[in-house]
Amino acid sequence: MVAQNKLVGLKLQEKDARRKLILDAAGQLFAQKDFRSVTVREIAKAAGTSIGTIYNYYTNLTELFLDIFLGHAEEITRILDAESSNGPPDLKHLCSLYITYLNDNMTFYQMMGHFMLGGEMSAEATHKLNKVMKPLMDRIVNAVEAVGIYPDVRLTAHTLFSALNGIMISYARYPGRSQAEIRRHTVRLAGLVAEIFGKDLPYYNQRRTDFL
Amino acid sequence: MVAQNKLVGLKLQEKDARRKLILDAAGQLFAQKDFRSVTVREIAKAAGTSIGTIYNYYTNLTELFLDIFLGHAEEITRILDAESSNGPPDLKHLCSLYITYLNDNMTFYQMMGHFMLGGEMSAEATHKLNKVMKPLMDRIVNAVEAVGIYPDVRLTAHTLFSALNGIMISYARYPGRSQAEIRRHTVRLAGLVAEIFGKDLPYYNQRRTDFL
DNA sequence: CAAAATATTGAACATTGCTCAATTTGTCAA
DNA sequence: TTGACAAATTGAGCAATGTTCAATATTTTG
Repeated sequence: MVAQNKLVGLKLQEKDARRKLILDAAGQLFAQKDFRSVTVREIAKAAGTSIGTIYNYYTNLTELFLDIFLGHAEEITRILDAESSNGPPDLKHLCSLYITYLNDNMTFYQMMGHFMLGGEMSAEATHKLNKVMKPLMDRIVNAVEAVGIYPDVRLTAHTLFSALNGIMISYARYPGRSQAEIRRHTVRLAGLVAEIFGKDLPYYNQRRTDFL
Repeated sequence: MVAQNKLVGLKLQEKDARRKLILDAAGQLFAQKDFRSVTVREIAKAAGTSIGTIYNYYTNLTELFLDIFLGHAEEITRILDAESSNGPPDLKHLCSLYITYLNDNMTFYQMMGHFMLGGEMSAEATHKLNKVMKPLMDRIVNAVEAVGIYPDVRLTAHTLFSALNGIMISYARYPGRSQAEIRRHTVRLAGLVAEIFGKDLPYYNQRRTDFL
């Protein structure tokens, strides 16, 4: 009975290991170019398996995309946690970390757009997505709460999240700009978002003295 | 000579008329479902022409998408102008108008995401896009300027634009939510964005009295 | 070790964006 | 009106895509 369970466990582990092999191969390909232009045949070749095997582990490519996306969401959540050993990170820090992560992992924000925009997603996929996005949102909620001036903290956190994603959507891959320029501009905008949402607002503090 | 020019002019007009026929047919299809799932064959059938003819007017589907997108951008710019007969519209009004337009024209924000995310765009396409997006951004700049508290008005306008787009990217088609719920939520977030970016901030004015 | 269960494979299929030779339509001087 | 030239239209055909599934290979089990 125990041996049986062990074997089952091992088999599951093996199966997971092979899934991870495919996942990693796909992730590397996505990091190299627009994930939407990566084909099943490419992934199969990179993972050293066949087309059919991939469909043995994922019912379709969307499921594979989702798995990669969830991995990223968990990673950025971990990063935020690592930086908040003593209390929640301040807004400026959080915004900077998030936008930097997006710059370094274009696939993540590309997929965010892909899922939010197109979205033929199964109920199960939706559930998995919500389960992983909630912890991320919780970190943002904490940072917003720490500002201590918003009545509806969760709603404000949603707004902040939107603003940060919007920065990337609006300016990443902005035609004709280099990657370095995009990084500089988006980081700058993220800083401005942090200032506007945070309570220590130089702009607001100068109110009516500089301009009116 | 004159007659010749007239005829040429007429022919150009006719050609434009046929292009518009295709454009409108495509636009209607895009409004019915995710534009990425609309095929050339469908468009041809809807426009009452053949596949080949479509490629006679647009070198590829991306060009057609872009043309639709530009039409929307011009439309929302016109809407903003119509509402600002006496001075630039206040931030709250502008945010509400923009987010409402996005809710009513999913294709527009879908394509925004599509172009910004994927972006294999020709130099000419990029130029056309910039030319149409600038006037829209100018309206936002005006509204931000009217607030009168930001040193870098253009940068702040970019941030506001990002925030508004981010709202839709993050919550439009949010899985499991009805269209009405999404509209309510996004309009609410847009209102919050307006309050945060605007100078009449009830939240900020209550600072330190309610929470600390 | 054979049989039964499970996993892997890639040829085959339907569908896609796009091309281009053939055909239709339009133009205009004679 | 005619007929020759130009321009626009057409859709069968091509290469590439995501996905399926019968055949094959591997692993597990009694």
